[in-house]
Amino acid sequence: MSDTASPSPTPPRPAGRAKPRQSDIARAAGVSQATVSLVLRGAATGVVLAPETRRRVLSAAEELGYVPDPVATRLAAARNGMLGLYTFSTTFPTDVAHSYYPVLVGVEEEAAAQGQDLILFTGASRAADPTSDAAAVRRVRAADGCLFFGRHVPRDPIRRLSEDGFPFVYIGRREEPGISYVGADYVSASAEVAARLAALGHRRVRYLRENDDAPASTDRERGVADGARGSGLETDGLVERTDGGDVEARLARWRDEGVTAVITEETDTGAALSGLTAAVARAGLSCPGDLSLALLGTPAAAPAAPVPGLAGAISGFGVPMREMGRAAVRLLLDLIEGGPAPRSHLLACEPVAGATIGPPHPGR
Amino acid sequence: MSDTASPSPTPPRPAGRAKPRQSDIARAAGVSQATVSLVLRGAATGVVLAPETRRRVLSAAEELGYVPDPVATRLAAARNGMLGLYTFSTTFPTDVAHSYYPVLVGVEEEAAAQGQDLILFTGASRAADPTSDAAAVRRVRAADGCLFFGRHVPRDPIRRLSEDGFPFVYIGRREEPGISYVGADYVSASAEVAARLAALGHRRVRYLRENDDAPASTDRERGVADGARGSGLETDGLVERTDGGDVEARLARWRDEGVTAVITEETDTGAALSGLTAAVARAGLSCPGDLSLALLGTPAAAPAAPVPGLAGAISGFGVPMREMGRAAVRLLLDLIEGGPAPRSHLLACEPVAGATIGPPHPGR
DNA sequence: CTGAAAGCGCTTACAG
DNA sequence: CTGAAAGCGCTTACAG
Repeated sequence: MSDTASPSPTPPRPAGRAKPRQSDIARAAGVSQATVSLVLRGAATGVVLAPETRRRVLSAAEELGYVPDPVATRLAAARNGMLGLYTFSTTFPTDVAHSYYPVLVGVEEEAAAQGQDLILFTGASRAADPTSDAAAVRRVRAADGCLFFGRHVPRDPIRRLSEDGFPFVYIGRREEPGISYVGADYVSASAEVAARLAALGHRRVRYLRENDDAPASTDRERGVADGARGSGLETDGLVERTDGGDVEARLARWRDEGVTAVITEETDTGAALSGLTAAVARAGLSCPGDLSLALLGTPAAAPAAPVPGLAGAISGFGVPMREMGRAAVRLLLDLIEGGPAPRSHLLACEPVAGATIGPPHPGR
Repeated sequence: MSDTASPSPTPPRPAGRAKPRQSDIARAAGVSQATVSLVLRGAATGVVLAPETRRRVLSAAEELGYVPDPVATRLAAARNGMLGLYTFSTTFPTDVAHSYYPVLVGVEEEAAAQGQDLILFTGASRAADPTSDAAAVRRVRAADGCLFFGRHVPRDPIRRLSEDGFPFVYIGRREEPGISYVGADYVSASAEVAARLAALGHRRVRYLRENDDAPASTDRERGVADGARGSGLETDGLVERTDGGDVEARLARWRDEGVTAVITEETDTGAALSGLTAAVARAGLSCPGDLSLALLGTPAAAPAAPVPGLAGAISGFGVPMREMGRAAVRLLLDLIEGGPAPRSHLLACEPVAGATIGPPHPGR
């Protein structure tokens, strides 16, 4: 090509194979670069091109192996076909990462199905200080829209995105008005667990929740309380909070008080559950032999080894993480395409029969 | 701010809170936009700014809550702090996704540690036709560099990236010259497995590989053959290929031939392994009681239920998927920063003792 | 139906 | 030490 050495201003491209731009196509097809853009983006704008022009442009594009530069496309104020996923977590042990995996799978599946790429915004974890958190959240603007996930969410940076009209949806219920989310119906599912225990004959039950006010925890507590009231469980002293470390003493007390069943919750730390199962094991109790045990939420991972004292899988309900991920992607795409109308979904949780609840066996 | 209503040409921003650009900072600090860019990017260029100017710009940026637009940054030929991950797979069942998960974890960890975001390029799976595959691969240019992963890789699109000088690294060994990868040392690990069987007293062994020529399979076969030769195993008829469906008949034949151990490989489909374990179960054999069984590679997931006939975890070696992911990120970053010098690593595999190999027990 | 122009928000030589 | 200009590759009104 440029072997006939007439000094040209264009720098020599390696074998004419460097990535072609619209202007290259324009030159080849004898039209303007803007026309190339119109042809290539399809009839979206309602503009009608002469069939012959279309053909010339298309074949030149094909021949040159043109592919639009996603970065330029995005900068020019169009969409870039990228969805963000930003995960908040208190810390970043692998365990927590694993507990998020099902959501990722759902998000990835649906994104692929919709032809969208995914930007995983990492580093949420490292930011101890809120400032860098804000900066980190800002980066999500690189995507057309973003999914947020995690029990604890810094409100300010997100409020700002909202004010700027940036489309995003939470995975998990949120209290902030006018914000879209896809959540799990923890209230109903938790109430059902309480009712299940009542139906087995339990009356004095404890709900051990984590000392941490995420919406998921609030909903579960409300559901347990509602369910207890509705099914005849005692409600006095029903709810206790823990950080996971003091469960052994509580357990002894509960046994003295005649408690026959304990409900706890799964969170990203798993502190309440692991504290409880450890206490049960150390006390030499078995479930449901000595005590019924129910769990609100899916355990992060099946325990590597059988937990001593538990007859099998823990009874309670599972969270439809994967489906939440999928639904969130669909909702986000609606937001990006459609108007600003925020909507939200609450997905039903699946009851888990499990093997750790049974009729009451009063202790001591 | 703009309450003193002197008609300004700037459109009214909602409460002055819309996302600020460098030009906004420039106006506030009384400098040019280019200067803002210089200050904000740090002293990278060696340019020395007046401390006072720096201060003014920085504080204006802080006050306005400035965050650089990653898309614009990238388009202006700089980096945008995003690494791509492109996964090729023959198909996209959840099982396959799961088998890739450990790699993703490693990649994600290291990316986070290095302050890089991750773009997951999806849809590799859908592309039946090579053309759209090419287009899909092109998209990776949105990132500073890209990781490729999967047994089967379309060569043309990638060659093109290479010609264009786009930085990328494979996760898994590649044959193409001048390309960087982080692989597993399947040859050594496979040879060791063969030697382990020989040391237990086996002589007539079969290696059942998948009928599919990915580098990983080639390496494993070579390792098994090397190991067999080196340790005194019979090499005639050592290797057989399968698609997974016909294993039952082979197994019967092997027993007739006096084969005492079978080695197979793990792949993204898992066809050979699942075919083999199913055949063992149906034949009512037990491992290592009737037959020793070894596996080259980590099973995608621990089987939900114990596999009938197997005394426990399958013997063989594990692939350091997570560490490969981490190493690949580091290598990619080197590539992006440093020169074009391609380098590659081969990581050692961890032997897995397991419970399915033992001394030979000639069948029938 | 198509072209010329402006602009997305940044970086990067190049002058002063 | 800082400003003015050009450019990254595209989209989007706006004229013809």
